[in-house]
Amino acid sequence: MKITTKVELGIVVLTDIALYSENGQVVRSSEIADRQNISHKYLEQILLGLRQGKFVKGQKGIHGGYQLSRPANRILLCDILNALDNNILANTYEADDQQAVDIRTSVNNCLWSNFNSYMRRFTENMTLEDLIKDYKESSGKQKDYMYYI
Amino acid sequence: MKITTKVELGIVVLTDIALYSENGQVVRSSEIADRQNISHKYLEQILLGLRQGKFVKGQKGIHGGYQLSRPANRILLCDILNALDNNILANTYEADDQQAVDIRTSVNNCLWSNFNSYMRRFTENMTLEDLIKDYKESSGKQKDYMYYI
DNA sequence: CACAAATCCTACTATGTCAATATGAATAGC
DNA sequence: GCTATTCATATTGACATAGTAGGATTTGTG
Repeated sequence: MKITTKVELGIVVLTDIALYSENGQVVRSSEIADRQNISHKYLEQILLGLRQGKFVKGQKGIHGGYQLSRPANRILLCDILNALDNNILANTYEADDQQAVDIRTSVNNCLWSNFNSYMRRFTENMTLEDLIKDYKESSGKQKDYMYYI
Repeated sequence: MKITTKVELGIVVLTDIALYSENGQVVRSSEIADRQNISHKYLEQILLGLRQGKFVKGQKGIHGGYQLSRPANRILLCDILNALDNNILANTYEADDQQAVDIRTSVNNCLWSNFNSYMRRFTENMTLEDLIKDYKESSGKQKDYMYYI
């Protein structure tokens, strides 16, 4: 049970695009690859997923690049997870006979479905906008600190 | 990002052992395999992990079997996860240069560390005892219902 | 002691997923 | 028509998981 690098990088990439397209310009994938130290080819895979998830739209051609396709506060963490990770957790054990509640069914209903809701509560309330704010704050702090050195 | 079957079954097995050893008797692995529809050999793997995690102790010999090695309210979900799953989530990205806070570091600190704490809050508060109670309640309900058919 | 039934231990295999690469097609501007 | 970009698909290698196999060890019992 871990966060895949595709998800991890996907979020970084989204944040990068959001930050570097604030004036309406598009962001080339090669820029992102350089800034974030990601293999360009692998980045294209990630961008494919992000595009299919309707988070970004690409503009082809010589002055092409990427942009968010909706405001950052409408991009939820749960949607990113669903778009970039196949196995987003869902324990779907079904008992053979529905009459008696066996242990496996009970654990499935009581534990894992609660766990799912709990996770959803987090991932549905976290937006890309939050991450951008976090970044701006933390990078701001750091700069202040460095001024005093 | 999914719960491994080893974890899922491990919890079922622990619950089974807890329920069927309430009077102090030990539970044979073949019983468990039958009740829970698990391959006996695979079950032994799971029990190995549970034993190494100090959740159960086995008694060898002809009248051997398994028992919990501590009270069910001292067996935490987080411990089970750690014992049966290698990749319990930990995003440990470290920036190359520590001077500037880059996007990746920021996401790591703000998002994933929060996510970790959030998860820990759940898994540290869920005990095997809770699961047993859940099972007893749900199986009780079911029986009541069936009486009225 | 010998046997039987259980746990315990280690190695192995097959399958699948993930990370990453490779190749090239489609598109848009100059 | 050239170039730089996105878009799409196939492939590879490494690794983890699920499950199997065989046998060693222990313990009670006749």
